[in-house]
Amino acid sequence: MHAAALLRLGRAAGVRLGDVSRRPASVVAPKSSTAGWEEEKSKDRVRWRQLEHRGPYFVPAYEPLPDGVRIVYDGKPVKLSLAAEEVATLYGKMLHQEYTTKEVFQNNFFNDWRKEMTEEERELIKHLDKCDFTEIHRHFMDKAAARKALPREEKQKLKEEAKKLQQEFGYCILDGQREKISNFKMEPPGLFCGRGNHPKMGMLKRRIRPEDVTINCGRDAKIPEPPAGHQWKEVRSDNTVMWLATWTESVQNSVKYITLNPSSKLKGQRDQQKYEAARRLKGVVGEIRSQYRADWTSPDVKKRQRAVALYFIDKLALRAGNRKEEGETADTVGCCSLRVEHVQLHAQANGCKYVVELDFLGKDSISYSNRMSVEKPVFENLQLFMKNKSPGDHVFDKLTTSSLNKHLQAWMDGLTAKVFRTYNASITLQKQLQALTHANDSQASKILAYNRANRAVAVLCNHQRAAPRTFMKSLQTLHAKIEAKKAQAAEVQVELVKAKANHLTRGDSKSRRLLQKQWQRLQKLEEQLIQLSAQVKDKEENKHVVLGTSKLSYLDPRISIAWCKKFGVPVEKVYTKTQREKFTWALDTAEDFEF
DNA sequence: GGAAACACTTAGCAGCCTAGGG
DNA sequence: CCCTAGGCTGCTAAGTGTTTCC
Repeated sequence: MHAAALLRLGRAAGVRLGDVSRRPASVVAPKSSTAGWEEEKSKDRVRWRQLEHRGPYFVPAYEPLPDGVRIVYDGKPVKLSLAAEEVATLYGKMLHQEYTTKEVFQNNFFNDWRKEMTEEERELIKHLDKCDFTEIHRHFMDKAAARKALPREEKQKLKEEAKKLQQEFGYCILDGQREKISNFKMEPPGLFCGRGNHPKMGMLKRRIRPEDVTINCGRDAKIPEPPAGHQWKEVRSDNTVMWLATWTESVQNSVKYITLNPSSKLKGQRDQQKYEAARRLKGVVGEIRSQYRADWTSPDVKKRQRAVALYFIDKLALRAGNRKEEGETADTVGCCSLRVEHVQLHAQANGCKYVVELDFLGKDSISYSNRMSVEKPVFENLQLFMKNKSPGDHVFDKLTTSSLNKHLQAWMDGLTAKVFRTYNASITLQKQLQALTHANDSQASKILAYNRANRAVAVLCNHQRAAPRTFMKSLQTLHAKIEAKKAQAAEVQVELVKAKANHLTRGDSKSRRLLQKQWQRLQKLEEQLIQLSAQVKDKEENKHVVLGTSKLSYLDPRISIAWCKKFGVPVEKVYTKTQREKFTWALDTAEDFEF
């Protein structure tokens, strides 16, 4: 009954405006006779009292290709209808990308492209491999090059225009404050590029019209003007949500939103709440750990599965792993969705007992590959969970993320699987900083220590990247530098020996000065060599690791800011401008802050 | 109680921009 | 002063978790 009452209150707070009938009523849920926490709860969900904005910016309409640029089919140039031509350009633009070589991409694209063709076009164009998009590709490459080669003033002008657009559409008024919007431009049409082995890659992502977009704004706000000759799908005033506009994307039928920038007060508050939850977990994590260890030997299989999964989530910072619809997305997993094929058990490996090997594709199809020694009950449980199962079966077949989260919720209000990732990331940073920073070190060494601590977290969270394109080249340059220095050092070494001999025979002050000079030169070179090889090491360690993701989403900024203050490192050395804007709420943290 | 819908956070990468070396 | 490597930002995909529906 409570739940039902809550639902009604929740909906009442989100009033549909329909055709702009506006009563000067409060936006807050109406007072109901059911008193106490229910009302509290519904007030909790109110995110704002005032919201005003210009609506999204729509990208310019399609501009037809000039006459000289054509698609060639089976050796013959073809002039396409506007709709078909537009979709063809989306493919032509991408010709240099690896995607277009993939069969799934090609098939999906061709399928969707044909839907845009006229009857005659469909009759003519039957095979993608007979289509030649090179003229289109060249056209867009030339255009890009031309833009790049524009004189300075012209570029400046374009920049000014972009800025103007940002000023006009890029901000909203939220509760009296002018706040930045993160994505005020509508996504242009394009070919869907999923990550990894995505079954829908190459499908057409349609152009979104104002008629597809729902606007959310304050009841008393001026309703944003749709582009001339158009209308919004709907205008509503729901102050229990944070989005300004929404639409449904055509490939996955997923809902997309226009939302506030992380620098906004509202987003900042939520970020802070997230870290506060992680800090509260710090208080109970000991108990939770004892509990799940005890549960490893429970007679209840469900409990044992939950306890082992939670152990992975805690120890390895795995994601929860919701079940996904098969065939709709790339095949990736998290903890609760691990399958037998992702886990290997070795009773004995490299002198260690009870070794578990995990190998799977996680979020964004990033590979997770880890092997570690676990306690005997974990090992034996896994053996049991996997017994008589096929490779494609779930290891934790009696567990779902929602049952796991329900269990966690009982431990602590607001506790879910992802809080463990935040907690473990932040606590690791704090501990590593403590271990690696020395007050008397140079600023450069302190920053290096910070980056090392940051890297420990990135490795824990498996924040990987493809090696940068320029990686090999820049590493080679660095190695070349080292070789040059080494050669130089060898030369100086020879000089030094000579000088030594010279000084031995002559023994005067001049020859002595000369000897000293050579010796100093050698010292300096050796120091530089040490620096350079440290750089190489740093670079190699960072080859596949991204520090930015954990910094932005998992590390309580108050830890970093307190560290900066304590060791006299300017905050700008750790956070870029945008990052400082995101973490405004934490900038005044005292140096003795403890996570 | 499970699926679908919804809301919001977390994610890697392309390409632009800019600082610092030659 | 120019050029280029690497840092930064914008983009949008892909997760998590809650609410609603059946």
